[in-house]
Amino acid sequence: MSEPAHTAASERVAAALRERILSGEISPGSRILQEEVADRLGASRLPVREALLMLTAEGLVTLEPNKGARVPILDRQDVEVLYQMRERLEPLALIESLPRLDDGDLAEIAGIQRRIEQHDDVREFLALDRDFHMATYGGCGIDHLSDTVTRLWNATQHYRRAFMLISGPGRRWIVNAEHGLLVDALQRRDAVDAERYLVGHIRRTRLALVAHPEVFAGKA
Amino acid sequence: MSEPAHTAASERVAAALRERILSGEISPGSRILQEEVADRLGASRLPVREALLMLTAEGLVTLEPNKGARVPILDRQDVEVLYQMRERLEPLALIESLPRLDDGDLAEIAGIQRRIEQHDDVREFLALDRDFHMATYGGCGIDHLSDTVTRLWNATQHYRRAFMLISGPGRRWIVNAEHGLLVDALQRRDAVDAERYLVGHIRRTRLALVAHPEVFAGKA
DNA sequence: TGTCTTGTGAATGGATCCATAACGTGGAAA
DNA sequence: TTTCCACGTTATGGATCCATTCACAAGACA
Repeated sequence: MSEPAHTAASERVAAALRERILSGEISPGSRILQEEVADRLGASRLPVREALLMLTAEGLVTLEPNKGARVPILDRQDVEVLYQMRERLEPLALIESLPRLDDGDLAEIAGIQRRIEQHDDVREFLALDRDFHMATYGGCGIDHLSDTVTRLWNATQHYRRAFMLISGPGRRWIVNAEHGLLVDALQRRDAVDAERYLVGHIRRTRLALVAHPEVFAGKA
Repeated sequence: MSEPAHTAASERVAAALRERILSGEISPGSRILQEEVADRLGASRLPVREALLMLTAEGLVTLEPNKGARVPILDRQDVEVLYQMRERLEPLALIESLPRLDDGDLAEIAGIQRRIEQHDDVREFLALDRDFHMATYGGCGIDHLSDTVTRLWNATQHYRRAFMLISGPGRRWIVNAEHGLLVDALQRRDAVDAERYLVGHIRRTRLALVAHPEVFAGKA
């Protein structure tokens, strides 16, 4: 509006919607009205339509012809398979990334992990956890791979948060142990160990998540 | 215009562009002019813009702000990693799909394979090979997984064709042997064997493809 | 002669207006 | 009272028009 308006309007709308969806302000099942979004952001409906298409590609909304956009509702099997996709793809991203991470990058990753250990708040934890893992994939220069990993994180974000809110911080130490071992393996430039701890981390999270049926609204 | 115009225009434009890109008529690096496409298909520029966004999500075009759309050029590492993604994801799709394939589906898959063995033409082979593998994933009800697999096939389509044109039909029997073993494992409902043959098939294809640097235009 | 600058053209990005399809509501008839 | 049909409202889909930005080329100055 006033100052940094030279950024493309579609991108701004997409970023705003992405933030609102990932933060949980717009929950799964909610309908997204083009005009309402346009009014709120002071843009026309056209950038909103383009933004919705972008977000569809990111797995954050589904678009039904003539019926509008919604945040998709996933059942337990959906989330379980998405986690299995993560278990298979993120190690590849890590393997591609590790050789290109310099010592500064690794120090930054370790710093994020230290901050995670200090934060109990679910909202902060979720953001930092995402930053942590994405930083470990930061050296992966393959757009297709990075984009796919981002999609998987986006699609499962709401259910990850729901699980964190239910399970509480009691067993949070496990995450810190796993992250710690992963960071150590990275600093030793040991891709085999890093992959081992990463797969274990994701797999344990998946099993813990699907063990809580109350996370999934519709069906068991 | 005249008859089946009730199908959404964006979808029609996307389908037409998808066909032209996958067939090789629009090759990597080519710029795609919105107005030219719009004129050719008798539509406005707006559906073209939406179609380009959809195709971006499918990995068929890249969109640079204020600079238009292009079919992306991949280097050898890109294609290699895309194949590694396939090696990791497609077995998961197969595992999810197999329990939901009935005997009719399996018979149809076997039929496609028989037709592959009868066709030497590269164009026919590419289409049938795609049909074959996609049919084996047909029972996988997870949209995210199916879409991702489709993206990987789309993104590598051009380089697969280039490789087929270079290598000729000489070693085509290997594909038939691999497909045959895969079909047999599927008919035995043996997911372990099926995964084994599928991974081997993709991995061998990857190694054969990256051994032909002339497939990749820019750099080695 | 080489390089920087400026101008012109073309293509993309955005906004407003119109058509169409879906949903809900109200009324009428059985 | 219930059900079905028709109408009106609302939201999305599409087309045309205008603004902005990028690219290329021609010219001027060092």
